[in-house]
Amino acid sequence: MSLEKIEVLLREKGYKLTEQRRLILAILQSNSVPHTAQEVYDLVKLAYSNINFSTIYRNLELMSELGIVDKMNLKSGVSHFEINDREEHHHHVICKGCGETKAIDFCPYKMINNEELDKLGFSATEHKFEIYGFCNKCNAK
Amino acid sequence: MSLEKIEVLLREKGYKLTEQRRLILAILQSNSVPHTAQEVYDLVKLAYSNINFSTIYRNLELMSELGIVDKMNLKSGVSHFEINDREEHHHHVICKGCGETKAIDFCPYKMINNEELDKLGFSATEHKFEIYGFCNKCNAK
DNA sequence: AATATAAATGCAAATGATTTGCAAAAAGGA
DNA sequence: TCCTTTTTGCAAATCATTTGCATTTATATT
Repeated sequence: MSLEKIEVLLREKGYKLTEQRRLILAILQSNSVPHTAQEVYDLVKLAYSNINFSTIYRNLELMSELGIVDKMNLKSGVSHFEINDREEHHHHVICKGCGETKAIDFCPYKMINNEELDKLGFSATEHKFEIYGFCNKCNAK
Repeated sequence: MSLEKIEVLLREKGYKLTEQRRLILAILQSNSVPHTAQEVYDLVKLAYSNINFSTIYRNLELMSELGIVDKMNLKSGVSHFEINDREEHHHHVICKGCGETKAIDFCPYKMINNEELDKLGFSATEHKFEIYGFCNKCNAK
Protein backbone atom coordinates (compact mmCIF):
# COMPACT_ATOMS: atom_id res chain seq x y z
CA MET A 1 0.00 0.00 0.00
CA SER A 2 1.37 3.40 -0.92
CA LEU A 3 1.97 6.09 1.65
CA GLU A 4 -0.53 8.35 -0.09
CA LYS A 5 -3.23 5.76 0.10
CA ILE A 6 -2.44 5.19 3.75
CA GLU A 7 -2.62 8.89 4.47
CA VAL A 8 -6.03 9.06 2.84
CA LEU A 9 -7.22 6.11 4.89
CA LEU A 10 -6.06 7.80 8.06
CA ARG A 11 -7.49 11.21 7.21
CA GLU A 12 -10.85 9.72 6.35
CA LYS A 13 -11.16 8.72 9.96
CA GLY A 14 -9.72 11.92 11.35
CA TYR A 15 -6.24 10.59 12.01
CA LYS A 16 -3.00 12.19 10.97
CA LEU A 17 0.07 10.82 9.29
CA THR A 18 2.59 11.84 11.90
CA GLU A 19 6.34 11.55 11.79
CA GLN A 20 6.15 8.59 14.17
CA ARG A 21 3.58 6.81 12.05
CA ARG A 22 5.63 7.48 8.95
CA LEU A 23 8.65 5.84 10.58
CA ILE A 24 6.72 2.83 11.78
CA LEU A 25 5.35 2.34 8.29
CA ALA A 26 8.79 2.75 6.76
CA ILE A 27 10.06 -0.13 8.87
CA LEU A 28 7.19 -2.38 7.93
CA GLN A 29 7.47 -1.48 4.28
CA SER A 30 11.20 -2.09 4.12
CA ASN A 31 10.84 -5.87 4.01
CA SER A 32 8.35 -8.69 3.93
CA VAL A 33 9.25 -10.13 7.32
CA PRO A 34 6.63 -9.49 9.97
CA HIS A 35 8.02 -7.61 12.94
CA THR A 36 7.21 -7.65 16.61
CA ALA A 37 6.41 -4.38 18.36
CA GLN A 38 9.81 -4.64 20.04
CA GLU A 39 11.58 -4.89 16.70
CA VAL A 40 9.68 -1.97 15.29
CA TYR A 41 10.53 0.01 18.40
CA ASP A 42 14.25 -0.76 18.16
CA LEU A 43 14.37 0.16 14.50
CA VAL A 44 12.36 3.34 14.76
CA LYS A 45 14.48 4.37 17.71
CA LEU A 46 17.52 4.57 15.45
CA ALA A 47 15.93 7.40 13.53
CA TYR A 48 13.82 8.89 16.28
CA SER A 49 15.45 8.23 19.61
CA ASN A 50 12.64 9.77 21.58
CA ILE A 51 9.97 7.38 20.40
CA ASN A 52 8.00 5.65 23.09
CA PHE A 53 6.83 2.09 23.27
CA SER A 54 3.24 3.05 23.82
CA THR A 55 3.31 5.06 20.62
CA ILE A 56 4.45 1.98 18.76
CA TYR A 57 1.77 -0.19 20.27
CA ARG A 58 -1.00 2.34 19.91
CA ASN A 59 -0.21 2.90 16.27
CA LEU A 60 0.29 -0.70 15.31
CA GLU A 61 -3.04 -1.42 16.90
CA LEU A 62 -4.77 1.52 15.24
CA MET A 63 -3.37 0.72 11.83
CA SER A 64 -4.29 -2.88 12.14
CA GLU A 65 -7.86 -1.87 12.91
CA LEU A 66 -7.85 0.31 9.81
CA GLY A 67 -6.54 -2.58 7.75
CA ILE A 68 -3.29 -0.82 6.95
CA VAL A 69 -1.32 -3.37 8.89
CA ASP A 70 -1.84 -7.08 9.45
CA LYS A 71 -1.53 -8.28 13.02
CA MET A 72 -0.65 -11.94 13.31
CA ASN A 73 -0.13 -14.30 16.20
CA LEU A 74 2.68 -16.37 14.84
CA LYS A 75 3.58 -17.70 18.22
CA SER A 76 2.46 -17.52 21.79
CA GLY A 77 2.99 -14.29 23.62
CA VAL A 78 4.07 -11.99 20.82
CA SER A 79 2.19 -10.33 18.01
CA HIS A 80 3.81 -9.76 14.66
CA PHE A 81 2.93 -6.97 12.28
CA GLU A 82 3.38 -6.45 8.59
CA ILE A 83 2.11 -4.04 5.97
CA ASN A 84 -1.09 -5.21 4.39
CA ASP A 85 0.44 -5.08 0.96
CA ARG A 86 -2.41 -6.29 -1.14
CA GLU A 87 -5.82 -5.04 -2.01
CA GLU A 88 -7.22 -8.53 -2.19
CA HIS A 89 -7.66 -10.68 0.75
CA HIS A 90 -4.97 -13.34 0.98
CA HIS A 91 -3.11 -15.73 3.25
CA HIS A 92 0.49 -16.60 3.97
CA VAL A 93 3.11 -19.24 4.18
CA ILE A 94 5.47 -18.49 7.04
CA CYS A 95 9.02 -19.73 7.33
CA LYS A 96 9.81 -21.01 10.80
CA GLY A 97 13.48 -20.47 10.09
CA CYS A 98 13.80 -16.84 9.05
CA GLY A 99 10.26 -15.64 9.61
CA GLU A 100 9.77 -14.55 6.05
CA THR A 101 6.25 -14.70 4.73
CA LYS A 102 4.89 -15.10 1.25
CA ALA A 103 1.36 -14.57 0.07
CA ILE A 104 -0.73 -17.37 -1.33
CA ASP A 105 -3.84 -16.88 -3.36
CA PHE A 106 -5.77 -19.89 -2.17
CA CYS A 107 -8.48 -18.96 0.31
CA PRO A 108 -10.10 -21.86 2.13
CA TYR A 109 -13.01 -19.76 3.21
CA LYS A 110 -14.31 -19.72 -0.33
CA MET A 111 -14.35 -23.49 -0.24
CA ILE A 112 -16.18 -23.94 2.97
CA ASN A 113 -19.77 -24.90 2.91
CA ASN A 114 -21.88 -22.29 4.65
CA GLU A 115 -24.30 -24.97 5.68
CA GLU A 116 -21.65 -26.35 7.93
CA LEU A 117 -21.38 -23.05 9.78
CA ASP A 118 -25.16 -22.66 9.88
CA LYS A 119 -25.40 -26.07 11.43
CA LEU A 120 -23.15 -24.85 14.18
CA GLY A 121 -25.32 -21.77 14.55
CA PHE A 122 -22.38 -19.61 13.76
CA SER A 123 -22.06 -16.44 11.73
CA ALA A 124 -18.57 -15.84 10.47
CA THR A 125 -16.88 -12.46 10.27
CA GLU A 126 -13.22 -13.28 9.65
CA HIS A 127 -10.91 -16.18 9.22
CA LYS A 128 -7.26 -17.05 9.34
CA PHE A 129 -5.28 -19.51 7.31
CA GLU A 130 -1.55 -19.91 7.66
CA ILE A 131 0.92 -22.51 6.51
CA TYR A 132 4.14 -22.97 8.46
CA GLY A 133 7.30 -24.60 7.23
CA PHE A 134 10.66 -23.73 5.75
CA CYS A 135 11.62 -21.63 2.76
CA ASN A 136 14.22 -23.17 0.47
CA LYS A 137 16.93 -20.93 1.90
CA CYS A 138 16.32 -22.25 5.40
CA ASN A 139 15.75 -25.78 4.18
CA ALA A 140 19.21 -25.84 2.67
CA LYS A 141 20.89 -25.14 5.98
CA MET B 1 -6.02 -40.26 23.89
CA SER B 2 -6.59 -42.67 26.74
CA LEU B 3 -5.14 -42.14 30.17
CA GLU B 4 -3.17 -45.37 29.90
CA LYS B 5 -1.54 -44.27 26.69
CA ILE B 6 -0.71 -40.93 28.25
CA GLU B 7 0.82 -42.59 31.29
CA VAL B 8 3.03 -44.69 29.04
CA LEU B 9 4.11 -41.62 27.11
CA LEU B 10 5.04 -39.89 30.36
CA ARG B 11 6.87 -42.85 31.90
CA GLU B 12 8.88 -43.38 28.73
CA LYS B 13 10.48 -40.04 29.39
CA GLY B 14 10.82 -40.53 33.12
CA TYR B 15 7.81 -38.48 34.11
CA LYS B 16 5.07 -39.52 36.47
CA LEU B 17 1.32 -39.37 36.21
CA THR B 18 0.64 -37.38 39.34
CA GLU B 19 -2.66 -36.46 40.89
CA GLN B 20 -2.26 -32.94 39.57
CA ARG B 21 -1.58 -34.12 36.04
CA ARG B 22 -4.52 -36.49 36.22
CA LEU B 23 -6.81 -33.60 37.16
CA ILE B 24 -5.51 -31.33 34.43
CA LEU B 25 -6.06 -34.06 31.90
CA ALA B 26 -9.54 -34.75 33.23
CA ILE B 27 -10.48 -31.13 32.58
CA LEU B 28 -9.15 -31.19 29.07
CA GLN B 29 -10.78 -34.50 28.33
CA SER B 30 -14.15 -33.51 29.70
CA ASN B 31 -15.00 -31.48 26.62
CA SER B 32 -13.63 -30.51 23.28
CA VAL B 33 -13.39 -26.82 23.98
CA PRO B 34 -9.80 -25.60 24.25
CA HIS B 35 -9.11 -24.05 27.65
CA THR B 36 -6.77 -21.33 28.80
CA ALA B 37 -4.37 -22.05 31.64
CA GLN B 38 -6.56 -19.83 33.81
CA GLU B 39 -9.63 -21.91 33.05
CA VAL B 40 -7.81 -25.14 33.75
CA TYR B 41 -6.56 -23.67 37.00
CA ASP B 42 -10.03 -22.59 38.12
CA LEU B 43 -11.53 -25.95 37.30
CA VAL B 44 -8.80 -28.05 38.84
CA LYS B 45 -8.98 -25.89 41.94
CA LEU B 46 -12.50 -27.11 42.59
CA ALA B 47 -11.23 -30.62 43.13
CA TYR B 48 -7.77 -29.80 44.45
CA SER B 49 -7.84 -26.46 46.14
CA ASN B 50 -4.16 -26.41 46.83
CA ILE B 51 -3.12 -26.53 43.19
CA ASN B 52 -0.73 -23.84 42.07
CA PHE B 53 -0.68 -21.86 38.86
CA SER B 54 2.87 -22.79 38.09
CA THR B 55 1.96 -26.45 38.29
CA ILE B 56 -0.71 -25.87 35.69
CA TYR B 57 1.61 -24.00 33.38
CA ARG B 58 4.52 -26.35 33.79
CA ASN B 59 2.39 -29.36 33.04
CA LEU B 60 0.49 -27.90 30.14
CA GLU B 61 3.82 -26.93 28.65
CA LEU B 62 5.38 -30.32 29.32
CA MET B 63 2.46 -32.22 27.93
CA SER B 64 2.32 -30.05 24.87
CA GLU B 65 5.99 -30.83 24.25
CA LEU B 66 5.22 -34.51 24.54
CA GLY B 67 2.37 -34.14 22.10
CA ILE B 68 -0.24 -35.11 24.66
CA VAL B 69 -1.78 -31.68 24.54
CA ASP B 70 -2.19 -29.17 21.71
CA LYS B 71 -1.21 -25.61 22.50
CA MET B 72 -2.92 -23.08 20.28
CA ASN B 73 -2.72 -19.34 19.95
CA LEU B 74 -6.31 -18.54 19.23
CA LYS B 75 -5.81 -14.92 20.02
CA SER B 76 -3.06 -12.61 21.07
CA GLY B 77 -1.89 -12.92 24.62
CA VAL B 78 -3.47 -16.19 25.73
CA SER B 79 -2.70 -19.76 24.88
CA HIS B 80 -5.41 -22.35 24.68
CA PHE B 81 -4.92 -26.02 25.34
CA GLU B 82 -6.82 -29.11 24.34
CA ILE B 83 -6.18 -32.83 24.36
CA ASN B 84 -4.41 -33.90 21.22
CA ASP B 85 -6.90 -36.07 19.44
CA ARG B 86 -4.25 -37.08 17.00
CA GLU B 87 -6.62 -39.39 15.21
CA GLU B 88 -8.53 -36.63 13.51
CA HIS B 89 -6.88 -33.37 12.80
CA HIS B 90 -9.40 -30.54 12.88
CA HIS B 91 -9.91 -26.79 13.01
CA HIS B 92 -12.16 -24.39 14.87
CA VAL B 93 -14.74 -21.69 14.70
CA ILE B 94 -14.21 -19.16 17.47
CA CYS B 95 -16.87 -16.89 18.90
CA LYS B 96 -15.65 -13.34 19.39
CA GLY B 97 -18.41 -12.79 21.91
CA CYS B 98 -18.00 -15.53 24.48
CA GLY B 99 -14.81 -17.15 23.23
CA GLU B 100 -16.36 -20.53 22.78
CA THR B 101 -14.88 -22.67 20.06
CA LYS B 102 -16.30 -25.50 18.06
CA ALA B 103 -14.53 -28.00 15.92
CA ILE B 104 -15.07 -28.14 12.17
CA ASP B 105 -14.15 -31.06 10.00
CA PHE B 106 -13.13 -29.15 6.93
CA CYS B 107 -9.37 -28.94 6.48
CA PRO B 108 -8.18 -26.51 3.83
CA TYR B 109 -4.76 -28.05 3.72
CA LYS B 110 -6.18 -31.09 2.00
CA MET B 111 -7.46 -28.80 -0.71
CA ILE B 112 -4.31 -26.94 -1.37
CA ASN B 113 -2.27 -27.79 -4.38
CA ASN B 114 1.25 -28.77 -3.42
CA GLU B 115 2.50 -27.36 -6.66
CA GLU B 116 1.65 -23.96 -5.40
CA LEU B 117 3.88 -24.41 -2.37
CA ASP B 118 6.64 -25.92 -4.49
CA LYS B 119 6.49 -22.91 -6.75
CA LEU B 120 7.21 -20.78 -3.70
CA GLY B 121 10.07 -23.09 -2.78
CA PHE B 122 8.41 -23.89 0.46
CA SER B 123 8.07 -27.10 2.43
CA ALA B 124 5.14 -27.11 4.79
CA THR B 125 5.14 -28.64 8.24
CA GLU B 126 1.99 -27.28 9.87
CA HIS B 127 -0.95 -25.07 9.19
CA LYS B 128 -3.63 -23.16 10.98
CA PHE B 129 -7.18 -22.44 9.93
CA GLU B 130 -9.61 -20.58 12.13
CA ILE B 131 -12.94 -18.92 11.55
CA TYR B 132 -13.99 -16.05 13.78
CA GLY B 133 -17.50 -14.78 14.27
CA PHE B 134 -20.42 -15.07 16.66
CA CYS B 135 -22.25 -18.07 18.01
CA ASN B 136 -26.04 -17.82 17.97
CA LYS B 137 -26.13 -17.11 21.69
CA CYS B 138 -23.94 -14.04 21.25
CA ASN B 139 -25.61 -13.06 18.01
CA ALA B 140 -28.93 -12.80 19.77
CA LYS B 141 -27.70 -10.19 22.20
C1' DA C 1 -0.88 35.12 12.65
C1' DA C 2 -3.45 34.00 16.89
C1' DT C 3 -6.81 30.94 18.84
C1' DA C 4 -9.51 26.85 19.52
C1' DT C 5 -10.10 21.99 19.28
C1' DA C 6 -9.10 17.35 18.67
C1' DA C 7 -5.59 14.06 18.00
C1' DA C 8 -1.08 12.27 19.27
C1' DT C 9 2.74 11.67 22.15
C1' DG C 10 5.84 10.63 26.17
C1' DC C 11 6.10 9.05 30.58
C1' DA C 12 5.25 6.21 34.36
C1' DA C 13 2.69 3.04 36.35
C1' DA C 14 -0.65 -0.88 35.91
C1' DT C 15 -2.12 -5.15 34.05
C1' DG C 16 -2.18 -9.93 32.50
C1' DA C 17 0.01 -14.01 31.06
C1' DT C 18 3.70 -16.80 31.77
C1' DT C 19 8.20 -18.21 33.83
C1' DT C 20 11.74 -18.97 37.29
C1' DG C 21 14.53 -20.05 41.64
C1' DC C 22 14.28 -22.42 45.55
C1' DA C 23 13.24 -25.33 49.41
C1' DA C 24 10.16 -28.85 50.79
C1' DA C 25 7.32 -32.92 49.60
C1' DA C 26 6.28 -37.09 47.02
C1' DA C 27 7.55 -41.19 44.24
C1' DG C 28 10.29 -44.82 42.90
C1' DG C 29 14.15 -47.77 42.89
C1' DA C 30 18.33 -49.90 45.22
C1' DT D 1 15.03 -47.63 54.91
C1' DC D 2 18.09 -44.70 52.27
C1' DC D 3 19.12 -42.31 48.03
C1' DT D 4 18.04 -39.98 43.91
C1' DT D 5 15.05 -37.74 40.87
C1' DT D 6 10.88 -35.61 39.89
C1' DT D 7 7.24 -32.65 41.25
C1' DT D 8 5.12 -29.25 43.74
C1' DG D 9 3.84 -24.79 46.15
C1' DC D 10 5.16 -20.36 46.99
C1' DA D 11 6.86 -15.91 45.97
C1' DA D 12 9.06 -13.08 43.12
C1' DA D 13 10.53 -12.04 38.43
C1' DT D 14 9.80 -11.35 33.58
C1' DC D 15 7.71 -10.19 29.26
C1' DA D 16 4.27 -8.25 26.31
C1' DT D 17 0.84 -5.06 26.22
C1' DT D 18 -2.29 -1.38 27.97
C1' DT D 19 -3.82 2.74 30.41
C1' DG D 20 -4.29 7.46 32.71
C1' DC D 21 -2.75 11.76 32.50
C1' DA D 22 -0.47 16.04 31.43
C1' DT D 23 1.79 18.05 27.55
C1' DT D 24 2.68 18.75 22.79
C1' DT D 25 1.43 18.98 17.98
C1' DA D 26 -1.42 19.46 13.87
C1' DT D 27 -5.05 21.46 11.58
C1' DA D 28 -9.07 24.19 10.94
C1' DT D 29 -11.15 28.69 12.03
C1' DT D 30 -11.35 33.27 13.02
